[in-house]
Amino acid sequence: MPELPEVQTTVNGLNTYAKGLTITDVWTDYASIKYAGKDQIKNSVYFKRFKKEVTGAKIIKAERRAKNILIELSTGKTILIHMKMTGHILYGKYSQLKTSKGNWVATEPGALRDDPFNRFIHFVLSLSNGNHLALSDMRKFAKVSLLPTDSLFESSDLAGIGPEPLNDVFTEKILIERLAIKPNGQIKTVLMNQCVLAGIGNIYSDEILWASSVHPLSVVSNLKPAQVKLMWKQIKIILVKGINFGGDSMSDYRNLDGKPGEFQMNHEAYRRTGKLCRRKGCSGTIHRLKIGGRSAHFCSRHQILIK
DNA sequence: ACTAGCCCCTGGGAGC
DNA sequence: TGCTCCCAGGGGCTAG
Repeated sequence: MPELPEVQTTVNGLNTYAKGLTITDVWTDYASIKYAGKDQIKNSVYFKRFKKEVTGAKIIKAERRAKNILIELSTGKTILIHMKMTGHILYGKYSQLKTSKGNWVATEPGALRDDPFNRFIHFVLSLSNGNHLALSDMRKFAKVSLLPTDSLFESSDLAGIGPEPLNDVFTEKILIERLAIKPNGQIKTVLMNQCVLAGIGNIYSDEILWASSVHPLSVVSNLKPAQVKLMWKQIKIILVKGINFGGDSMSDYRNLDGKPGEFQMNHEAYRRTGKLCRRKGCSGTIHRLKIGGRSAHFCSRHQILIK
């Protein structure tokens, strides 16, 4: 699932490959696509506007805010992409099949073309150098919008999002302040709340809590100062680790080259149900719980629930 | 204020 | 082999 490290990896790739290029065409088969924040139907007047405004625009740069990709254009507009569950952006040469569905396929050999997870293409930007940016999205949950750059952060997609945990100004004090917003919430849910902190999802919250010896059901106000301090350190350490490993491809995340990241090889908790805890000196087992419709993985021995 | 449940969606795996 | 059922879950939404 694309969380902060995966989205950052994608954004870095966009700046490497697509920065400075001009968009020459747009294609999508998503049922809906947003123009100026309004959810609209494909091929409606709004998609035509989207296409008209994007075609001919130069890509100034790509940025990340929480799990959103922001592609700033020379026209004063920004393309916002949220990859949700199974979305990832690929860069390479594509061609559109002359079939009724008109699917796009990578024409180059290698991961881009051969990896099944790279074949669910639902949105394509053609670029001035003959290459394409293609959004592969197996479950079709991703959202694409076009918004005015000057009021981008006031849009409903971005307004109210909490601080970026990898920003230098994200101090221990800030974490304490942010957690204080949800004193009665369960820490796992609160960490994943984008209004509290930006960019943390199910995988990284499990790993952060494991490394901080905090039980996912712990109520925020019951956490000890030492635990919060450790969580603050681990949030930064684990997210940076995620970026350094090129993201997490336990499921279907791929980078712009179509290749998986390697953070999934370093999971201590996530999807290790029934396996031995690898913490030094701990002989516990990883358990699974359903919290807020998501599965939480934790060691029942060293992640103690404080009441 | 907070939580559970549902929805969107679809491939993969388990069970029969 | 092939069918059915369940699972994965970000985030928006409603109901309790």
